[in-house]
Amino acid sequence: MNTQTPSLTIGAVAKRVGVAIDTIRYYEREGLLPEPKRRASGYRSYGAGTITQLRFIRRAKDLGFTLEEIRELLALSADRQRGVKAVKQRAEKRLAAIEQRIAELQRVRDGLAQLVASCPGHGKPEECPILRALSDEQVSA
Amino acid sequence: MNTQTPSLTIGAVAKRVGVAIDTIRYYEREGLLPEPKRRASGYRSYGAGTITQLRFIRRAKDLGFTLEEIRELLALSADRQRGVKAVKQRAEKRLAAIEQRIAELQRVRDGLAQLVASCPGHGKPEECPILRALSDEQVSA
DNA sequence: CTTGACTCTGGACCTTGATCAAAGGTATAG
DNA sequence: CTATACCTTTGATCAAGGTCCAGAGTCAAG
Repeated sequence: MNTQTPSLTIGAVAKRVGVAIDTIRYYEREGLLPEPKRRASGYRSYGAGTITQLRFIRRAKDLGFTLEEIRELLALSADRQRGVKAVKQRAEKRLAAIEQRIAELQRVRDGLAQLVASCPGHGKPEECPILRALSDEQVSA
Repeated sequence: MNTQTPSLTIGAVAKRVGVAIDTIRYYEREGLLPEPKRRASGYRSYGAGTITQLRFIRRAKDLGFTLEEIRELLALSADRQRGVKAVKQRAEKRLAAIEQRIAELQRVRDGLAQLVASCPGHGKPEECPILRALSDEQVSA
């Protein structure tokens, strides 16, 4: 059989996944990646599974999960018997947080857009709606 | 005329605005607040303008601006000597950045929402779309 | 063998937005 | 006068998520 794990160095893994070497070691310290096998020299020796797992982490991070949440997700997915429900719940929680953040930002944008639209871009500072909104009364230092 | 600035202590300002004393000094260090006048004793002596400015900072922060962004917004108002045009331009720049951030978040949300919607919330992990999307193939440690 | 690229460990450092501590000075009520 | 509440400064600490560095060992090519 001899399922030769391809035995990648940390640098090769980093390059493939597009993440810094230091980050890989950091994830290992933080328990997001298992401790890899070592060569006689002490070099870390990775297999294909690590690539997969790192990509998982990166995608989850892109979706706004914290490393702590990702650690949980990894644990849940490892629990192959029971994890799906919990996974979905986490994802829903994340989704709600993102939607709230979007709503906030839209509020900000609307306010700012209104100010920008109502500012002629010239004239007296006292009449600039943007400045007026920023400070009804400005006192110099 | 003698426009007596009310001369508030830092503690009084903090109480009025609802922010910690430490935070006010921190903002001062970070350039979000101008250095206030001092009494003979060295006490910071604030006027009404500081209240206004702190409220502005707090509002902006509540709206999700970072302190860095707020510093920019305040710089806009400091620009009042240099013209409304520059002010409007900077506001537009900020607006564009916010819109970009919203677009990013919407992309993330859409991706996550789709995953959540397609996950039944039970069954085998191999069939959970969320886990599958995160990692096409999971390899145990 | 030599060179240059790579990796190892451990720990220091970075950013953001504060918050707290220590050691001392000041203002104010009673 | 004294107590104590409040002020000053510098500097440490926190969480997150890394990033960087020194000094030493290792690997592959020529």
